[in-house]
Amino acid sequence: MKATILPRRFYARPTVEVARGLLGCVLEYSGRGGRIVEVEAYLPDGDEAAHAWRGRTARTEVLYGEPGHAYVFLNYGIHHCLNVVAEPVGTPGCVLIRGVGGLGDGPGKLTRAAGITLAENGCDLTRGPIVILRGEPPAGVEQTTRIGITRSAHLVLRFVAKDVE
DNA sequence: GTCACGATTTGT
DNA sequence: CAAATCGTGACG
Repeated sequence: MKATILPRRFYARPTVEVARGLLGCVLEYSGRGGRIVEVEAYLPDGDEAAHAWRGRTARTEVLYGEPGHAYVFLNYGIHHCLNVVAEPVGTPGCVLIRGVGGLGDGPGKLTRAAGITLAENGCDLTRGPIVILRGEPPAGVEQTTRIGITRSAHLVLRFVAKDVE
C-alpha cells in the first residue's frame, strides 16, 4: 500500500484531536521511522505547561505559524523534543511525540535515535525531511495525565496507543 | 549582561 | 533521589 502523507488540513484542528489522530501514524526521517504510539497535547489556552503560555517569542514563533510543521527544542541542555504544530495559523497548539515504535520510548531518546536536532526545527511535515504518513488507527487509546511537567500537571492530555492482540 | 529554570535520561 | 548541561525568558 502506498504511503500517504497527512494533509495540511489534518493539523489545522483542535490540538487534542490532532494528538489522537497521530496515534498509529508513521513518523519518517532520514530513512528511519516508525509508528507513533505515545503523544501529549499542549493547549493554546489555559495550559501553563505549554511554552506558548509565556506569550509569543522568537522560540515559540513556529507554534503560531502554519500547522503541520515541526517544533523542536532542546531541553535540560541534553535532549531534543519533537512536537507537531496544530491549530490554524495564529493559535499556538502543539503535540509532543513521546513514543515511536522502532525508535524507542521517551521524547529525548526518539530524537536521538532519529537524529533530529534543532536544525530540524520549523520543517514542513508535509514536505520533509521529516514527514508523517497516514497509518492504521490503534485498537484503543488510553488517556492519562502528562509526564515530567510541574505546571498544569493535573490536565489529562497524554494519549497512548493501546494495541490488543 | 547575568541568573534561574526545564515537556529528560541515566546513574547512585 | 541527584546530576548533567545549555537555550530561553525575566530582569536591569
